[in-house]
Amino acid sequence: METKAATTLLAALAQETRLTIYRLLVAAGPSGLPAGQIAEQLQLAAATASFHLKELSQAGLLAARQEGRFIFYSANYAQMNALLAFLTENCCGGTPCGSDVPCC
Amino acid sequence: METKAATTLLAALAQETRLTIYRLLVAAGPSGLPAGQIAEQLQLAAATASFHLKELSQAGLLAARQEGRFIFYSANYAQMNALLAFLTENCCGGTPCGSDVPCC
DNA sequence: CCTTTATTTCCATAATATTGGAAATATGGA
DNA sequence: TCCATATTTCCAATATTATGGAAATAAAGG
Repeated sequence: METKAATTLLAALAQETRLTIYRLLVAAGPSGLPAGQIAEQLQLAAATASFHLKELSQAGLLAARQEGRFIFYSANYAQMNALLAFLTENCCGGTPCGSDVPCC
Repeated sequence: METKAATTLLAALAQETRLTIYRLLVAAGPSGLPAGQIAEQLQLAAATASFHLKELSQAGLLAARQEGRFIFYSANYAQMNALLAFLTENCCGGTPCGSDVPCC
């Protein structure tokens, strides 16, 4: 991952509503939840929820699948894991962090 | 950590210049680097670097310490670790993720 | 106290993001 | 085909963020 891609992911999560949506879907597990239920649960206007779901999806943090008239959104765990790896990468220039100075 | 605090951290990192600064300081290790050297290394106007360093510090991601005429900034690893824990917390509603559906 | 160097604050400009109402689109069932 | 429901797109108002020049502050050493 490069810096640009990481900022896209971070920006997607750096917003209270979106972070709440994301965590709701992390907790919901792989099957996810339909857009309407997400909006309802978080008391959001449909347009607002849709806007944030798009942001998260475009960043690759969510997957969307159609099921009947519903669109289910679910968390993409792989993307988050890649982000976490990037954030702690190259800690202390590669020198293993001493146990007296715990780093990453 | 609550959602609000986490968005503050994420917002601080969700900007290319700031993420680059943060990673530079993660790589620099616990001793950190003086503000001027960070600005120079990243080719930033002093005011711009100062603005971003303040954002990161206010979020708690950086520590600042005066040393002579220099102000050394360094990464606060604990804050990042707390963020990582928060992001993966409560995955799949607490149900351990099956090895066939690897989550977090 | 004056000078040099390091950094920050002030400020205005420019760019980007968030919000939700209303209209458009899509899906499935009667 | 027509209707009800689910979701998205369009749009405009509002709010937030980033940038850097210039001036202010701070620290150390003559």
